[in-house]
Amino acid sequence: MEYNPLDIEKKWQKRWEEEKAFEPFEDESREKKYILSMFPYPSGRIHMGHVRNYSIGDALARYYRKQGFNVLHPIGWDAFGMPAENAAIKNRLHPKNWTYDNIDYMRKELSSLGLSFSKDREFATCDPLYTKWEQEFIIKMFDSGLLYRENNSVNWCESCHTVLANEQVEDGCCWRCDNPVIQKQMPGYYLDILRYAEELLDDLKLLEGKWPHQVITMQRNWIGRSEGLEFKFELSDESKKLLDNNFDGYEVFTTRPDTIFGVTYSALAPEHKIVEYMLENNLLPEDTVKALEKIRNMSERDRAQADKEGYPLGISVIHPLTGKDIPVWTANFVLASYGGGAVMAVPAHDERDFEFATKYNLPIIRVIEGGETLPYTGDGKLIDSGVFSGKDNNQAKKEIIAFFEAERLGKKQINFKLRNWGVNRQRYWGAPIPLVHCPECGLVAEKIENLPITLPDDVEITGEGNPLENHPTWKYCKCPNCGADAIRETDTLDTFVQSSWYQFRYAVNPKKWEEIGIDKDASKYWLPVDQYIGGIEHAILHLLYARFFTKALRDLGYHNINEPFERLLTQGMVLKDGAKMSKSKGNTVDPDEIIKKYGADTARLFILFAAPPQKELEWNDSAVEGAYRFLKKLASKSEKVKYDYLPEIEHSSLSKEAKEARAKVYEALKRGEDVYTKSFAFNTLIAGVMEALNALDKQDDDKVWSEGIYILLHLLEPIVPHIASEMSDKLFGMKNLKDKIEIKDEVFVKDSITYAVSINGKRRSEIEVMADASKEEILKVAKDRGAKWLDGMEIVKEIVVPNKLVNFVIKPK
RNA sequence: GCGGAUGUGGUGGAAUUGGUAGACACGCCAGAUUUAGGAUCUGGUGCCGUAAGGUGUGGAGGUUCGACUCCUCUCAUCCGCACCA
Repeated sequence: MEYNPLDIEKKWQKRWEEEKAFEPFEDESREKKYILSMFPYPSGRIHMGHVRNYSIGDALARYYRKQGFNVLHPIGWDAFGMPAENAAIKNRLHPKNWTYDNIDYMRKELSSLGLSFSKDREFATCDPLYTKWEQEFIIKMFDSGLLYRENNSVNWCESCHTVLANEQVEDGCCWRCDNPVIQKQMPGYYLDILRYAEELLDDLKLLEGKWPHQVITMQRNWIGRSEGLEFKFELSDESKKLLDNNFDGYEVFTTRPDTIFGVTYSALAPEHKIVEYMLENNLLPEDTVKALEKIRNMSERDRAQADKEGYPLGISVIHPLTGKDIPVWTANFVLASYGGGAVMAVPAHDERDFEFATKYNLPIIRVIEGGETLPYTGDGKLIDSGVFSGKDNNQAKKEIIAFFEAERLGKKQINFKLRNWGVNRQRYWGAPIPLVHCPECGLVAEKIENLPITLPDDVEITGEGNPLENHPTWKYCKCPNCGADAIRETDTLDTFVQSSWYQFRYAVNPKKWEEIGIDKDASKYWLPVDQYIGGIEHAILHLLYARFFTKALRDLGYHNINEPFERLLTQGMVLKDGAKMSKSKGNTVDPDEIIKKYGADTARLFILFAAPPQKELEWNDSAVEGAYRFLKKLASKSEKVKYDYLPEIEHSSLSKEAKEARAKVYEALKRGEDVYTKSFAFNTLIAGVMEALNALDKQDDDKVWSEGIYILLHLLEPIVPHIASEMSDKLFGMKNLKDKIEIKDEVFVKDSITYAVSINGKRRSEIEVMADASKEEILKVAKDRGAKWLDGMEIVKEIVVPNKLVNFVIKPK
């Protein structure tokens, strides 16, 4: 067969399209597999990362479909977001047109790869129908208190003109545009993800062994649970007076209550309400005021890099156990947003406190034994700690917490690094937040029957200000509650909200899309996603949000699923010349051009062959040629096939080469199952197929050839579906793609076995013995062969590893 | 600093439970074919050595008859977090 990839691929893609070959069955009695590659942002063109992502997913989907599973393998578009607005500013295109045009183009590109998606279930997250259901969830979340509005210090991207969630700040910069993020005080909408912090952390255990270890670790660290003591520092009488009796103390949190006798000062964040009060009421020296203003204008990141700096506030608190006076400082290293924005400081046993105390000559009191120098943060016995002296510090932790609880001085407390998810964005191209500001009723949810609240089309997008805010009429509405003139919320939702529940939307039968957002029964059948495939860059962001949303929607009664993604595969990046492909570096390879030149099958084969999916993949033009060459060779072997079915073969009568070829073919078949279901090491499967083809080429038995090609095409179909379908159709009437193929163990039985002969563990030679040879016979042959090395030596030990090798341990006589 | 991962030929990468290191492919070399180039085919290809042989999985030790694989230490690279009290 002549290999004409373009003709073949067009032909099969058309056929698949006409036959609607990849729609799941409406038959829930069948065993299901839900295979999902992360959906793309419709940026305009696909890139090699997409090709890799969808090639992996498609191979799995096709494999399971062939094994008789009911497979859901959908595609959609993560279609809201900044780039559409940037394009609007730059090229005067409407975000909606830009987005849908891009989707049309990319859809074509993806189909040219021959991906087996369910077309009926495709949607874009900017479709009003998708927005409608999302707004319903948001209203339910608002009603249940999970969504709330609060004035807070937020991350603000100067370039995107919008706030960002904590997870979306990378290295102090915006995750999308890489510009610096500043802190700004403003009202925002928050999803109370902390309500689920404990569950999100605990359930990571369920994912152990199914998700990459490092993703689990990253999530665990991000959630950042810590246990400790929260207690109140009572202000001294003088200090209370100084603060006009507006405060009687403040809460601090510590994970080291065992060191509490070593407290020599306490420090407040520059944003702490006491500091705030002192600033407003001119209770601080002028230098301090100026310095604090400077610090308060710094971002968290800049502060983290700055040297420790602080100022005494001229007030003091009472140590709850010793009754001593403790001076209170304000310091740049105390975070306002964690643990109440205040700390007790134990310089002897905390590096930060030590550094600060040293700088400002504050006293340092050791209360734990151990370590040669201070600060010492390890374990040890308590000293100078009142009744707790002499105790082991871990025991003392518990006892001191118990003591505080008994005396009602404080309580055991669990804190998280995780912050609530800020979900509003001051942008146009997003899902409107379905809430209304009423002068009478306050913040009110839209009526469900009014959903979706859609975006106005007639907007001017300039990049300045919030386009919805600036729209002449859109925001004016009636209060859904009292009917008074009211104003719509003009912020839109973070795009990560859309991608947090799309896995449930695909499970809804499209016939029901108008009636329901999430289908409880369908979710029960299809969810969780059996295999999720995507980039490691979403280890925290999307994967944490989607887990949270799954739990939140479960509790709102939409479904009964606890975790959305059963197994996760994080693919490595596609590199060129050792660097990530990017336009700015000019090292991109355009998938379209590769497909045009070699066909989709070559692209898919190369990308799965060049590296295991988890690893980075270095693009290599000549290796792509190699993949193409293999397919050409495969096609040319059509002529060797003389039987259009799996012929009966009398194995024992075959030549040595033919036996070898069969063994290789069945070895590949055996490996296939492991690769497709567990290891995903497609590279080794492909190598096995190549080996088998090479072995077939060394013999000329018609039956062995027919059987070999029959099986190899079966194995290759998920990877190179076009050529595999074409050849299978021509040669076998597709029979080889329909059923499982039984492994015939007899082909692995060999009449003779090659043993390596090693001396002192070093391979010296090899021997061939009959398969039924006894240990003694093997040793005899091995000794003859190894005579050269054994001569004049004493054999100390003889080891025979069945089917592998013989080892002689020798020493001079 | 803390946490995680990875180190195997010129390159991408293989090596069930410890059992013939370098499968498969790229590249390279030689040959065949060709007017030539390209394409294709055949053979070779870890390193040193003409060879015998030696040596070899980042490095140093250890366990073992036998270590890419297990243990200890160490170096390098990459990624994530980064004052979370």
